[in-house]
Amino acid sequence: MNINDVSKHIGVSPATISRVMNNYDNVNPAMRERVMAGVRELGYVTNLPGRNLRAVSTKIFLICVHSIDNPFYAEIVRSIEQEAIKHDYNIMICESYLSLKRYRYFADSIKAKRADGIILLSPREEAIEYFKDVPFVVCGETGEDYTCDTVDIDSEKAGYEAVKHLIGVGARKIVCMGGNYKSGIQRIRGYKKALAEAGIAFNERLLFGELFNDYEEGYKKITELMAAGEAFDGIFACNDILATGAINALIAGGKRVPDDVRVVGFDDLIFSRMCAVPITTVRQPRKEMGETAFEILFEKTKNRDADARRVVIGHELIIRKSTV
Amino acid sequence: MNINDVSKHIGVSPATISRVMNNYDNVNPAMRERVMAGVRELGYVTNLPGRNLRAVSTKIFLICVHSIDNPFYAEIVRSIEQEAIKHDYNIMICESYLSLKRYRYFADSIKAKRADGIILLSPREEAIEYFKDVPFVVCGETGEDYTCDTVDIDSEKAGYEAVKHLIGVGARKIVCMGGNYKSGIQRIRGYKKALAEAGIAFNERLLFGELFNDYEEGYKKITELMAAGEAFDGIFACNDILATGAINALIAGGKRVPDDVRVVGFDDLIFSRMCAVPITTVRQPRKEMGETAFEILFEKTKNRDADARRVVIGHELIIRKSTV
DNA sequence: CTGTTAGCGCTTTCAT
DNA sequence: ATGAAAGCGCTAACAG
Repeated sequence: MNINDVSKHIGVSPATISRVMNNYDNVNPAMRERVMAGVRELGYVTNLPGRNLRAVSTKIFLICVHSIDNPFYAEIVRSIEQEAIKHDYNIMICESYLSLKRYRYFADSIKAKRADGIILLSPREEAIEYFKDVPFVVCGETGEDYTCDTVDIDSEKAGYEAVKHLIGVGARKIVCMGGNYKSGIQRIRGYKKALAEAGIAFNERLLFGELFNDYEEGYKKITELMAAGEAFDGIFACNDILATGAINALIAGGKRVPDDVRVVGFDDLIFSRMCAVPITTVRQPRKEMGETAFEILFEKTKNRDADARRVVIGHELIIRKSTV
Repeated sequence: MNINDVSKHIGVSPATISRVMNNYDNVNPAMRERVMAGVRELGYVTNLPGRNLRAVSTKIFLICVHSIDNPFYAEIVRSIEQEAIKHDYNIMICESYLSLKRYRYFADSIKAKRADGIILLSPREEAIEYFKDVPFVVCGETGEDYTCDTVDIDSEKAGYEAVKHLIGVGARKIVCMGGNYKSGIQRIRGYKKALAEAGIAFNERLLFGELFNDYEEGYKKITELMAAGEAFDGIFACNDILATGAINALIAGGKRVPDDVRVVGFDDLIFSRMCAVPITTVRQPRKEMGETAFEILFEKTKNRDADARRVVIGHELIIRKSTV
């Protein structure tokens, strides 16, 4: 079943079928209806490899994430998809699992014309160069030195404000739980800046810079810290999952939140509302980030020589019970 | 940059380039190396529309989910992807957002040869017929009456066992919080069966059959039930998010878990471990479900006339503090 | 083992 | 507004 079959079946040239299938406007309405009727009758669907071999655009963008098990991405993906629909684009999600080989495969998929471009959500920095010849945009985990199109928040500023808030509600000995990924390092920089500004000496024993988004790890580290007899009255966690682990450990250890220890998380994930003590957290405007990323990529495919855009989206501190 | 450019550049026929690019074994090792060198030098990538126009297989499967924000799917997707790698297949994830129009688009994508087949994770029943002419398998949310390839647990049995466990630990007045989707209805059927078997009369005021996976709803319903003065000493929630809402509401209402009220959830999501009281829950073997789904689809693409397989995977009750 | 050739299904000139 | 015909990049069949 191909365009020629339809052509013979209804006695119209393949070119006209093609025009109808692509919604070109230089087709007589009566002819259009006649073609559509035949297409429906035969159940014909345009063969995409055939079309894409000729046509430039696939009307598909890929989104690349580490893994969909990070709930942070779901809303960004959704907002990208919403924008895509408006522009008659479709989205396919690809998981990298942090494998460079897979990043390479996705870059090649664009070069191979499987899709028009790709949005890299919090990509591994080493992988970015693979995409230099294809339309792409990086959303999240960007560095100040990036020269490609980017969308991100100001993580250092966000970390600074979160810790400033902790200090404002009375915390002086503040634990920092972060990751050794780009934004984690930026947030930790903000943490140190806020301490310095308040005249609080940095205590290395309160910094855990190598934790990932792991509930059990957050729980364990705080349990150990209490057991070690290290005094602290505030926690800045670089994400809500760590913060939840910390809070549950505090409660299990007989501490009250926020009376004894104030806690701030990051990302405003559902966990921050589901925690026994709802968590004060930094919200990244995920909807706006996704929309902006789509728009930049869309423009990029129209004009590949456009200057790189570096968009910084404003974040927001959401105050909940864990600090007040 | 196409296969002919490479051909001219290194003075070898396009057919041989093609053979090398596809890892055919009827190529002289020296020739293979010579071609590879030229390909690397030129940065040539096979044009996929061109290849797929001739070749039958895209080596791509789609996975369709409602939305990636449901953490239940992440591990299934991961295990599918792991299997895919073994068979040199690639996966693209598509979100339906429950829109029939989008299901239709995904079915057409297969017909249009964008991909070889599709795994439908917990699809809308009305959408399944769209896929009748393409290789597909349904994983989750299946009905006893389905005649296509399916992979699922026995939800009625799982609900029955969960409630039997509640009764076993002393609960008599058991709330049931479920959804009006297929597996929710099956689990509620299991709930009623367990009550009947224990000689406990079904109390309609304890059944909330229309709740979705919404933390706030779970919290609210239990808060209201306590306010209404309705006595209960057990809760069977059809998923862990509802269970978490319920437990937090109980604690806020001054009840002890499990001493006053025992709670069982469903799915063994991360929430069930992160809750203030770790939750007893029914684990669906997601890894096995994903692997099986891949395997069935893979076989299906090899032999489209094979009989439909209906695989039922065994579940497991994970006992945690919320019931003992 | 390698080359030649035809043609996959579509869209796009170019005619009319 | 419609049709005829060329050709996108690749692989399979055939030849050698």
